[in-house]
Order: sequence, then C-alpha cells, then structure tokens
Amino acid sequence: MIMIIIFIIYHMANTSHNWSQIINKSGYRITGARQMIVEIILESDRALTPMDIFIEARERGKRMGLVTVYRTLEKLEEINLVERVHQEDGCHAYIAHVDGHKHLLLCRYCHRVEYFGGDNLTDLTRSISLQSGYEIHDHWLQLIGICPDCRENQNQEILE
Amino acid sequence: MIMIIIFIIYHMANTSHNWSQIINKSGYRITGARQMIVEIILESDRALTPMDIFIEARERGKRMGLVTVYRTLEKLEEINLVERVHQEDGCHAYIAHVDGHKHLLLCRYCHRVEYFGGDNLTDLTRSISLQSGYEIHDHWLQLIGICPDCRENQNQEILE
DNA sequence: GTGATTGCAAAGCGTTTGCACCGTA
DNA sequence: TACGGTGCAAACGCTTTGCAATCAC
Repeated sequence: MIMIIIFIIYHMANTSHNWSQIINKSGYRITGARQMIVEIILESDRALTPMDIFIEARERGKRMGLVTVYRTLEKLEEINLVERVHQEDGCHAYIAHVDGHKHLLLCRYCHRVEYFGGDNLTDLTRSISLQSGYEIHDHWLQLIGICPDCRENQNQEILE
Repeated sequence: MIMIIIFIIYHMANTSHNWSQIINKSGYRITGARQMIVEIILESDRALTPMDIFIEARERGKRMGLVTVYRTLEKLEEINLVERVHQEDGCHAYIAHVDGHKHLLLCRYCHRVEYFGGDNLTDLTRSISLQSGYEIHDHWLQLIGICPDCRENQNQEILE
C-alpha cells in the first residue's frame, strides 16, 4: 500500500504539467517548443544529447531549431528539472532530475539510466576528510554495468 | 628542505623514467614533445586541459603544436598513464593515473586533485544489483570539497 | 633508411551569438 | 502591447585531419 502511494507521488512529480508550473514560477514562459522538449526528456529512459532531442522533436513534426534546445536545456538545468550525465565518452547528455535520488546507474551498452538511493558514505567521507584535511561538501557516485535487457540479449547470443 | 627537493627529484625521475618504458613497450616512440608533456602532467597537482599543457610547454621554451598535445594525450590515455577528470564544468582535463587509487578528491576552488582509496561499496553494489537486475561492473566515485590551503585562505579573509 | 611523429594550415563539428520575427502573458 | 522566446545564419572555439618535413629507432 505504502509502495503504491510512493509510486503515485513519484509519478505525479514527474508529469509535464508539474514541470510547466515550475518553469512558470521560475519566471519563464511556457511555449510549444519547451513543452515538446520536456515531454521528450520525461518519456526517455536514457540520457539525451541536444541533438537527440532536436531530431526527436523534428520527427514528431515540430518545427524547432537546435538553438532552442540548447537554450531550453540551459534553463531547465538552472531550475533543477534536468541534470547533465557524465559518461565514459563525454558529458553532453541530459536526463530528468529526480529529487532525493542523486546517484545514477548506467548501462554501458544501451546507455539506459536509472536512479538509486540508499548509499551511506558518511563514514568514508569523514575518514577521507581527516586524512586529507579537505572539508568535504559533496559526493558524486555512479555505478556502471549491464541492464537486465542487455544481459538477456547477451545470453541469447551465447545460446545461438 | 634539501631532503624534500631530493625526494621530489628522485620521485620525478623515477616516475618519468617508468612512463618512458611503458610508452616504449606499448610500441610508441619517445620524443622530446612526449617527454615534455609527461613531465608537465607529473609535476602538476591538478587536472590540466590540452591547452594548459600547450601553454606550459611553450613557456618552458619548447616549440610544440597543440595538435601534438591532443595526439599524445590520446595515446597516454589508451595505455592508462593518464586519465580524464570529470568536473562540474566539463570533462576535458587530464591527470596522471595511479594504479589502485581510482577515486578522486577535488577542490572546488583551486581544482587541485588527490587520489584516495579505502572505499568499500561492495554492500551497496550488491544491494543495488539485486534491486535493479543490473550486473554491476564498475563504480565511479568522486568527493568534492575545499582543500586545506583554500580553507586557510577563507579563514584569513574572514579575519580581515 | 624507414616509418612513426611533428607542426602548420585547414577542415570539421558542437555550441553560442546577433538579429528580425513571433507568440505568450 | 510589451517583452521573452524562436529560428535562421553566421561566428566562435575546441578538436581532428591532410600533408610535407622531421626525427627516433
């Protein structure tokens, strides 16, 4: 029951309607281009580059400039609706930001992205802080592996 | 004081010599440009961009093209002597790679970089793996804070 | 001597800027 | 209506490529 409620709240928090409100409250206008960009990011389960978003928008029949994608992503990042993902090959892809789940789990084959929580690095942070003399403000953790789908594909290839 | 200088010279010579051997064994030639680039990276305690290295080499009186820096970094990364650092503002800076100390501690003010070890993420990794169905291969952890020098500077500014 | 490496110039590519027109509030 | 947002074209800066001269082996 609690799980279901948590799921509903989580889901609600990520609707494009909610994003529209936040964009509006931040002093920015809601436009067709921005709605489309938000929609594309929310629907995707992997990190998208500006070019990915641009192509997808064109395929959906929207007349849109790549420049608009850049300018929109800049604003969405500023108001924390979107965050940049650093992958092995670069750092120019974006995903929807989810509060309270700051760590990422990446699939190295299909580039799918998931959030996870539950890390507890307080002990490590304290010990490194004592050893180094640094005042530690933040930590940044990512796990890299193979998602269930890609694992299955690998197994099938082995059987064939 | 003298002891420290001797230590630094010994340490540098040792490491730089090691690198030459590794470059050679990997089938690449030792050239003046490459020696200079390796030297600059080994002497630095922070991550350097190709442009940083290029400027430093020119200041040391070496006639060198930026292209050579790019091509050398590419090879050094390939044979694991150098690694790319992902910072908040991008991922185009390099540091010397140190085996067995894969995690970084970054100063957000002066961009100094240090390695640390001693993390134990096995429990976390196992639990995320079970929850998500991912087969987890690697983890990537960075701590971000303020180094002792920058902390001291901050305190002095407060006192003034 | 031979083939890898270098530096320059130029091309390539992702990203940003200038500007006139458009659309939201 | 006013002004933020848009798209196009052009500028920009970082990175890569082509090529002749150079240098390590």
